[in-house]
Amino acid sequence: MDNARQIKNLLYEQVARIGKAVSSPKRLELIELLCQGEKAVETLAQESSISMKLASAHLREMRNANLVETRREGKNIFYRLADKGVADFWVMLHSLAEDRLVDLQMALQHIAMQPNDLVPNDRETLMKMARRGEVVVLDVRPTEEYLVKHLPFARSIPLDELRQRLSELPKDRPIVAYCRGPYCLMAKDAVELLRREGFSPVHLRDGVAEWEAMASR
Amino acid sequence: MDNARQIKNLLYEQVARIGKAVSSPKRLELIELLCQGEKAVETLAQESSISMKLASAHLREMRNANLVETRREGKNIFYRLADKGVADFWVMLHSLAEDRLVDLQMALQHIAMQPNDLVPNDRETLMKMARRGEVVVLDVRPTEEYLVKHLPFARSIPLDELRQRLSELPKDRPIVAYCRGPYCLMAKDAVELLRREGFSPVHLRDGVAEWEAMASR
DNA sequence: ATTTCATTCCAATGTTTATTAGATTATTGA
DNA sequence: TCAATAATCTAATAAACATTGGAATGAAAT
Repeated sequence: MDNARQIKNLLYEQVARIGKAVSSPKRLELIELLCQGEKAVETLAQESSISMKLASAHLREMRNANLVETRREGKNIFYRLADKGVADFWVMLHSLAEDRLVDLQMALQHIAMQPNDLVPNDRETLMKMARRGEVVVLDVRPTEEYLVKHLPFARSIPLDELRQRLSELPKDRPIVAYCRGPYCLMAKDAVELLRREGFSPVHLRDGVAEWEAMASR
Repeated sequence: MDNARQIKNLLYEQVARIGKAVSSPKRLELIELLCQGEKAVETLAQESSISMKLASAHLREMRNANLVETRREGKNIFYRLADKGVADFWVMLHSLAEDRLVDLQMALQHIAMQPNDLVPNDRETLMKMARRGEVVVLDVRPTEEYLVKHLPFARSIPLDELRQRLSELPKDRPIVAYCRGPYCLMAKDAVELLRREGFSPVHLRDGVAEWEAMASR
């Protein structure tokens, strides 16, 4: 084999290491979870409904590709994304998938089928409305994730507590609920609950990672 | 298994279809080739040093993921990227790989090790200089690829013809050579040839795909 | 109509990968 | 020191994938 060919093979093999790391649905789910902040293996395993052993194996794959890093704290080992670029890449990957795969488009329609026309989708306008208090931006993820990072002006009520804390929310203004991203169902559940209770909820597909990826271009 | 879990699995599996499509080095090489324009299977197979059967199989994978489309013309079937977004994704993927993988960084240093300080790396300045004629931007890819798309102000001399056409190039100004992208070795070879012949060549890592991806942000 | 060429389809091979179970390491708390 | 916990490592198996050869398709040239 000629020399140029060997060099090329080497280069593409390296890039394919990243491709392999994102070729498994469970690893993608783990990446999305890690976009919300660092987490222990057990947490990651629970949230993604797999065994700790399997989670550990998948995480090792990703660490070999240098997409994630670890930190030990007592008995726990915390994983985090190695770089913001990984979160941006996740956003681009799932956006591309949404553009290209009809099956995915259909599955997603199933999740957020209400017309979101009440609240504009573009970021500046939404933020302007949130700043003026014309809408309430609601983060329904667990509190820890909210504390790591959240959308500007967002208020935190984790989905578990939402039913008990409905009185904190206004009925006269739209409530824009978001969660981890388009594949997380928490905002969907929150919207359904709020609608039953007489609020005017809107489902925002984006999570923090999507928001930031959009901001950095 | 609960319903939410089933939905999530479905969603991540869909995204992983794209991940799988880019998890093989040969498929990545094919994508990079297709970034230069549509090509027949045989061309793709030759350029990537694989059998036509194997190329066909890889291309089918990518067509299943809707990343490429086909067109028949006589005996040939031409493949092309299904969307500009695929080229942008390729650029982001290899950029991420270059950021994360030390092995890849080292392999790339080996390719372009000269200090490129003569010519600024930022696009606006380079274009300004090209417009004024202070540098010559040289496209060393095959003519067909140049005709599909090329950098602004670029002149085309395919690598094969370069030795015979040296008289077309100036010795008093830097020559900025580029090819298909950072993993293509044609520009490297061109720079080495030009340097031996007494020109002042500079290797531009980016190809058309990288250039356009950068422009669209 | 037959041959040729480019390509795909199908079947068979060896090689990776996902997943699970069992043993092992590192840390904490008793 | 000993037990409990969190996580990893190793080994094993089954499923998925890459690769190759042979047969089949579809358009073009003779």
